[in-house]
Amino acid sequence: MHDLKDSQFDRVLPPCSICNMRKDCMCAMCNAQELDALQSAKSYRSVEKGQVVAFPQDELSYVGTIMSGIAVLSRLLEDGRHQNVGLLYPGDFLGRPGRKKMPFLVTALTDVEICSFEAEVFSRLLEEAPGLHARLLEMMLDELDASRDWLLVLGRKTARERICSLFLHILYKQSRTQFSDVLQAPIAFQLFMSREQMADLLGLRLETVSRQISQLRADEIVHVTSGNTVIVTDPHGLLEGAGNDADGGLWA
Amino acid sequence: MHDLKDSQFDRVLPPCSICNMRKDCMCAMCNAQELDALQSAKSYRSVEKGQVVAFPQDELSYVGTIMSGIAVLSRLLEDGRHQNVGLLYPGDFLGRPGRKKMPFLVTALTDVEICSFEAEVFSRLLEEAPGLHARLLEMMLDELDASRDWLLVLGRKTARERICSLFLHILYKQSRTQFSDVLQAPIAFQLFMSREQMADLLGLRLETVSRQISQLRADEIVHVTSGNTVIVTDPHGLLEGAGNDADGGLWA
DNA sequence: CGGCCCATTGACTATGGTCAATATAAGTGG
DNA sequence: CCACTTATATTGACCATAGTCAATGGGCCG
Repeated sequence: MHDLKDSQFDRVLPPCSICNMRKDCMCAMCNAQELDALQSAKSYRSVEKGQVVAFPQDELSYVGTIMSGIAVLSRLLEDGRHQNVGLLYPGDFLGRPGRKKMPFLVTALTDVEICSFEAEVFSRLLEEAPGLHARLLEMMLDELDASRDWLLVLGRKTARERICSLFLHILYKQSRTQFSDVLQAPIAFQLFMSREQMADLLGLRLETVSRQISQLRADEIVHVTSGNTVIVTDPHGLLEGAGNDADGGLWA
Repeated sequence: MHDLKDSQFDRVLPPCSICNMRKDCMCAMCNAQELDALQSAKSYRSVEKGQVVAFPQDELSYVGTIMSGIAVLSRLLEDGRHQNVGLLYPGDFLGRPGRKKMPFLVTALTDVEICSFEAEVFSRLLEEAPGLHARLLEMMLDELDASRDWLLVLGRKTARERICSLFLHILYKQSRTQFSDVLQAPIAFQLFMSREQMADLLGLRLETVSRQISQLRADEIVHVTSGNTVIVTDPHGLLEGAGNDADGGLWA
């Protein structure tokens, strides 16, 4: 089934059977047969921090799963305004099954590694793999929820609440455990984006982001190191600042 | 296969085979067999204008397709703020396959009729009907796009741009033909929601909505009748006012 | 050490929010 | 069908939050 060349190629890729991303990604519901099909079609791609993964209106020739790193989807307006409309974390799906064009700009916020599939190949795989299909629906429903939670943040929250919500979101993504754990003790996270990226995500300007973070610092809710590490010294204050009950407004 | 009682019951429901909603809804990709299964499980429900379809955190016992009317999904904040996060038009799917709780408040903006299925029954149908599954994924991807387009509106557009964007969105939804048609001549649409609902949708306050509409009226871009019909007298001005190229920012 | 990028801070402005009064439309019951 | 009531929309005056423009500061890399 595989000739020698293919085998060599396969050798550089971790087999799906031992992939530690599997429980979180589109392959989570695949059976052995489906995994085999995916395995033989996959290839890895790397994108460096700051580089563009896909330009808006481009045909993205592949789809895939983020294996490591974080990317951001942005929607652009002609006059230069732009709005980040989603973050891609490890396990998240990149691409639009059944669609050609990406209406977004996709940028790597950190170095990103992608387990990728040629678009047409993937379309065929999708038809033949109900487990893949089911899991993808599940994931897209989660994305939809996340996106709608974000709408609440952009439509109704103050600048301070938006920053707090973002910090909580990052904490939540980072520690997939019970979220209430965050309340317990000082906890830190790496802020993997610039003030400008935060502003584009939160519908603010970078100066406002900076001011609000300074304010959170003055209120002794967080401490920000050089290197952009945020230490949450007052988790409860952060929750209060986000303006919603516990896990209510966290874009899952 | 059907006993007399079933037949009588069926008689009050239009059979799926002649359903004129089919091409737009989750059944669009179903084969005859799948349609049969759906047909025998469906029932119709009505919700009056202004009534709540589902409360947040409630378990919605059914899912379904909007047959007529328009509903709105809202996300609430404890202190009373709320943000509309989506509109359900005829053909749209109501409910969350595989999920129990609705995190939203769902309200009927007009009288609404729903072709519904018991939640557990639908889950089973979904597993056995690949056509249904595939179409649902497609629809959820569209919803995701729409939601993300909305993020751009809330995050980066001015009050005037938001109103214009909403009007264009309604026009687009109303005339599913080529959108560029809208540019050609004066065209009208029914504004099926209050200033407050618009405000909650656009992340504004109702006074701001009112003021911006007055301004559009003063600029002779629209004319609003009593009865809330909007006549677009200057379609090009409306497009300009929305702040994006033609169909760029319309939540499909 | 110097230059560059990014973050911070300040002073001022503008957009939209708030509170309140008025006007218009939509129901309701005689 | 018309008075009366209630809900919704409009407009005004004032205010607050975040945006704008600009200067300064700090970290990082050559």
